[in-house]
Amino acid sequence: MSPFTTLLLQWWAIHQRQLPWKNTQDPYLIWLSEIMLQQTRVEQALPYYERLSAAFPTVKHLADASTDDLMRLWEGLGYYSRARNLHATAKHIAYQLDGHFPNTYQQILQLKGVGHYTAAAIASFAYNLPHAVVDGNVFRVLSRVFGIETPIDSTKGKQQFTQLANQFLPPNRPADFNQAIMDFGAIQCTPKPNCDTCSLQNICIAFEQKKTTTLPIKEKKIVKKERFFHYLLITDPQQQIYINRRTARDIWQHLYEFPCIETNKLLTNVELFPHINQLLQTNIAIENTSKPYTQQLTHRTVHAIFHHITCRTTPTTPAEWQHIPAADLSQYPFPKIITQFLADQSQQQQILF
DNA sequence: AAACCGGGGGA
DNA sequence: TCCCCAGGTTT
Repeated sequence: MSPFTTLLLQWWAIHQRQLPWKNTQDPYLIWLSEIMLQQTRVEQALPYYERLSAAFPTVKHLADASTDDLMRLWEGLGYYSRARNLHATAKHIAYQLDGHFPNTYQQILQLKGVGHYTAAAIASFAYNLPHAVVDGNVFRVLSRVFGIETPIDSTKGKQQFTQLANQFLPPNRPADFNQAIMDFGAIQCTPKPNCDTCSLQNICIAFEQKKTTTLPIKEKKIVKKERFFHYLLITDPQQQIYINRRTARDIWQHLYEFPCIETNKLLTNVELFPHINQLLQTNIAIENTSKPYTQQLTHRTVHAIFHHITCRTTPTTPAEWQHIPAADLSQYPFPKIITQFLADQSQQQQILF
């Protein structure tokens, strides 16, 4: 084994993390954990893993779940297409593959929501197959230890780091190596690295050349755009309220929201008025307007303001709008910005509904 | 290749 | 505020 692999596994023998999905060889539970861990910190995914693995102990339980039940358990974890792909793949495994999880790298890679990282993780952790994982930790560790300045978000960089990771993967211990390099990246070789206590200091090019703060190199920058949502809380004398399921190819797919008017800036009530009248085809009154809420997404800033309105006549509402008792709101999954608003409402005991 | 998809935590 | 996180899919 190379000095790098040897030192890494020695470090890991002392510092490895104990996590619930490391106590199983069940490919279903490993798959479930890996999907939740995509672009998500271990500490954040942990309670979600406990809840989902308890609610759906086998792939068939997950396959037979309702979309709303699954989304409610996923609510707050983000990247909701992961839950959609998870559900579709569970049905595929349970009913097309007769409950048998695929057991080769190429077969695993075919699953929806599974890319090169996740396929390598499942292949190595569940079946001990020799495929190196390449995630954010691996990019960081390899770029620093070997002083590689190829941008990690370029095609060339992905190829180079994948080749390097597989080169150092010991054929007899692929699972240990994969776990070790990710634990090392998460604990020792963090974005702000802990070089003073690092047992790989002597072989690290970035440390020698004082480049630990500049590596790894990324070439693309995120451009943030702003969106403005005006949410309408439309109640009637029966204390019913309209909600709508987001189905478009857009953010928050499969979550619910109140009827929404989106514009290119935040409107005053006077400016918003004609939009509402046109939408509902009736004359309305705006009873109450919330403070503006904002939510930061990775590439969006979402502004939302909530208007409680009453209608002078029965509004014309699209068929897909659901008319539900206000007390049932907690049964539906909502994006963070709406659950925050609802929490504020109940805390202030302002019964808008 | 570039754009898009969330939410939380650290600095 | 900005960056990063056990990335993947779509265009």
